[in-house]
Amino acid sequence: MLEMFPYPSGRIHIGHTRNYTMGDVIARYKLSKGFNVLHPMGFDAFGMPAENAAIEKGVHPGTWTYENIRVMREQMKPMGFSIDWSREFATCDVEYYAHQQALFLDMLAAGLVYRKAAIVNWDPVDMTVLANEQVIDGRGWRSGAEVEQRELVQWFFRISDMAEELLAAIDGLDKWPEKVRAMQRNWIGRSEGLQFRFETLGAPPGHETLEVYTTRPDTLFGASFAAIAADHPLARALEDDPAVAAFTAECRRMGTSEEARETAEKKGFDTGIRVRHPFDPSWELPVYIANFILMDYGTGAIFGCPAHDQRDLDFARAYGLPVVPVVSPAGEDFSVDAEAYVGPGRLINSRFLDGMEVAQAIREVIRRAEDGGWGTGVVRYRLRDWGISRQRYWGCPIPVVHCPACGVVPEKKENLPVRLPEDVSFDKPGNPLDHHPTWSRTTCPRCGSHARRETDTMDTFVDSSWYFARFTSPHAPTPTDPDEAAYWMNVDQYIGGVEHAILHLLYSRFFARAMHRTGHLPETAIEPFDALFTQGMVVHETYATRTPEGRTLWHLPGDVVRDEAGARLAEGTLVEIGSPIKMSKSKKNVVDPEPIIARFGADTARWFVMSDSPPERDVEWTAAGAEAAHRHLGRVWRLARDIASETAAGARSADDPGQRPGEEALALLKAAHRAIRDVTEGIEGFAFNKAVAGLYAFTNILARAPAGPETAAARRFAARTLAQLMQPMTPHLAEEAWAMLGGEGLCVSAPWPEADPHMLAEESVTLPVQVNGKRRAEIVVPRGADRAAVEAAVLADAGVQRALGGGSPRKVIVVPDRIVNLVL
RNA sequence: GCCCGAGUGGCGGAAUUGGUAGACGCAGCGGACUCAAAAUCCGCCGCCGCAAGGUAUGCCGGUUCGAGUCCGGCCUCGGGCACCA
Repeated sequence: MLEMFPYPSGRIHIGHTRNYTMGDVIARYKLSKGFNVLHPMGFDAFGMPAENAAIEKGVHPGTWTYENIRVMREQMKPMGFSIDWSREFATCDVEYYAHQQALFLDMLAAGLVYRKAAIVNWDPVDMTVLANEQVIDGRGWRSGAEVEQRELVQWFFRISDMAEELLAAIDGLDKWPEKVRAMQRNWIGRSEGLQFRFETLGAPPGHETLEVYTTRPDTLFGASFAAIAADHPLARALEDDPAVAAFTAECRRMGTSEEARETAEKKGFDTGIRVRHPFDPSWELPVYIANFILMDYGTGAIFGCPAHDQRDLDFARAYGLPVVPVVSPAGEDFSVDAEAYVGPGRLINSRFLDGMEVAQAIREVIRRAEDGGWGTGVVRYRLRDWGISRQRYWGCPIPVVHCPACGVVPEKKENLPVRLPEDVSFDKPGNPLDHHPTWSRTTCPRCGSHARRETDTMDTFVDSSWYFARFTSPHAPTPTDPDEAAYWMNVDQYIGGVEHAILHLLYSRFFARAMHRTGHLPETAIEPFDALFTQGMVVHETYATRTPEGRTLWHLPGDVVRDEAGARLAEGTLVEIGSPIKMSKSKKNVVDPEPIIARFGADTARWFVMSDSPPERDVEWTAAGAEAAHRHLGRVWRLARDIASETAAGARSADDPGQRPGEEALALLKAAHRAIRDVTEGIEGFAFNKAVAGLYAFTNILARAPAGPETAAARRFAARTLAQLMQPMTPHLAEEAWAMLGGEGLCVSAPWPEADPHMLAEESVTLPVQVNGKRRAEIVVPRGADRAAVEAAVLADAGVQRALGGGSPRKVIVVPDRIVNLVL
């Protein structure tokens, strides 16, 4: 049982409480079912917020992080989670990242890691690399300077080599939500297409051909231009022209994110170069440099068919290029206006392809390209290799050395760990490891001469890509212990937010495979998470004011007075209200669970966050109802106490199984078995809200059951069952009630109750009777009554007769034990 | 922009997956107990209507004896988009 471990941002918020309570409900339920449950906890402790704190408050990232961990651990402990704290670690512990460095070296040796140039967001004022979230409207968040794209040589994991395997294996993840599987499939983005060469006219030497990739070779006769990325070698070759250089520079000022690229206005620069259409040497297309072409995908060059691609259409409209439809839904001529047609159809305006279906035309073009030797059908993936280099201090150092003589040399394993230096300063922009006077000075592990350490640290996604494996043997001298990993892996149930649907979960799947290849995990663990549940997020409005300089100041919900009219700070300043979003420390829209725990206790907090909202759905936080939840738990406690004291005296006779239960006792026993069924199904199906609803209903029935010797045994059984069923959610209350009621040992250790099918069966059933689809009457019939009997009973019913108004039905639809519909 | 979700009373939500829409809870209202209050217990509670009945699951249309559920077209909100974690 594993919940995604938290980033130690400072204090836990109610979203953590909800998430970890869900995990604990499952863990405790599984314990009661007799499983050996491993339920660990740790901290995803490297990352930017610690460095930001260092810059803003002058506190060392390590000090800040470990203090946050201490606070959060102390906040979690009173919640009564069944966590094995002896396995706790933080990813910033040297003991952890030392093993991560060893894994890196093994993967480097296995050819899973390499270096290449890649583009980053560069802040020219702060002289630093920016994360996408630090780029706001194309400017650095601190400096306000226009962000540039810059190329740096960085470290990469070869995840794209496993694209096919990662894609195929998604089919086997049948206990993952379909939406996550769909998102991963789309992310990997397998496509089949044609890669081919255009012959160029007027291009500089070395660029006699232009290689492009397309998934729609069928639309080749609708082509009206070719476009290349600003970083395409051909674009680079043209940069001697100041106009080209100006345009590519402008392209590089865009953010590196896909979103920035896709939402930016489509812009291009006509290079004056032309390419020949492969099927018609007399047909020439202009070559543009365009801001929406990615160098990382395909060949960094495309041909544009505006009629059948929205981006191409936008571009063509902006530059007055022809728009020729070549696929028609009805097979006849049609025109494209503002919206490209991407649906199925037959080819038109396409010479030898006319009349073919899209798929057929694609095959035909590929065949002709291959026959003609100017192109090949290829399979490509959208998935890019995983760049892990970060030019930051607070991360796992990449254990390699740059030697003037030997080049890039892996550090020797016996020299691990490469520790982060303690004495760093954040007063200069850039990576503190670069500024450190001595840290990067070292000797080459191969030749012994003076060398320089790699100052890049690893992406924190690396840390979280194997922590689950480390939990199986957190103190082992190697990254994993084979026996322990074989015993505990895989994670039977993983719980976390949908926001991790792609990156974290895909990287972990890759990493588990990489760990298997390097001998750190058994083959059975290459899919590390058997079942996944993605819980919804706890969201809250944000509250903001602005400083005189225009900077946004965020305010905690606790500091804001909110009513229908709006929100104000205590001293009266009007506050801007932002729509509810995921609780995050940076926006300060966090709610601390501590006041609720202090006032009502951990059980109430647990019970309350499990009530009402379905776990997979986002909830807007409100504390309204916490008090009522607490009153309910008090009611359960009193009920247990009263039943315990009343039946204690006659305990023997009360527990005597030989007595046949009376009618009232039987009704109560049936209710208990229904509750067992409902709660068990609720927990198994991650519908904790329904389990809670079932417990409320059962408690109501138990509280109203008449007292007396006839019902004493049934009430005692019911009360004990209630304690057991509540145990996963409210363990403290459950244990106390269990003890009062004379339960043996711990409630959590008692075997989970099982519903008796005989006690669930009802003899009669109420059938709604509809006339023309509207409900007009109800009849009670024996369960399983046959159609004829039901029909007779229905027609004999006075209410039905009234609704029919003397007429007789044309048709009678009887759904056994469900409904009857009379059609007039 | 692309991909993935979600929308049901005043509120959180339920509905055996095509079969009584609103389980359960919150809030509200009424009552009992109490000198009083709190706590507790009992009852009512989608909307319109005295009632019969009508109407109602984001919007528009469709399939069906029957649609919250299936199909088509929208709207709104949320998540992800590769350096936030």
